[in-house]
Amino acid sequence: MAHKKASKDYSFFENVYGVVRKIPKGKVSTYGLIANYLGSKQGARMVGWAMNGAHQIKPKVPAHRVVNRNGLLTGKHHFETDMAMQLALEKEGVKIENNCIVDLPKHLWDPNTALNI
DNA sequence: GCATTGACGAAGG
DNA sequence: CCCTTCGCCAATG
Repeated sequence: MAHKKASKDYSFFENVYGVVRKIPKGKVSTYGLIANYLGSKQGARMVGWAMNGAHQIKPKVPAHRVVNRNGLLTGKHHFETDMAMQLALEKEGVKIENNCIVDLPKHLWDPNTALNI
């Protein structure tokens, strides 16, 4: 099927949203992995920036499932409340401790693998 | 239209 | 091991 990477027909942001929506419940991914999947391994900043506008688009983009490479909830301040991100994750079975995901590899979802490169 | 910033991350010193 | 610089692309001043 010749579908390796996302097409460039859509903006970088659209691709980001598309990938993030595919993150299963109870799983998390990182900015770097998503950027890497989109072909810009150094474009992690853009993924984060894309999330900044994710709140206003539909269908819903589970931005709370995207954290930095350390599993740190760096984007928590961009939610309605500082605890919203952590609570949403814990509700899905992801344990958080000190703003950091516990046992990240256990919950990590890599689009490069999950979407069958 | 250029400079700065931004939910990041790798590489270099 | 800590700090700085660069790259990524888009939005803002």
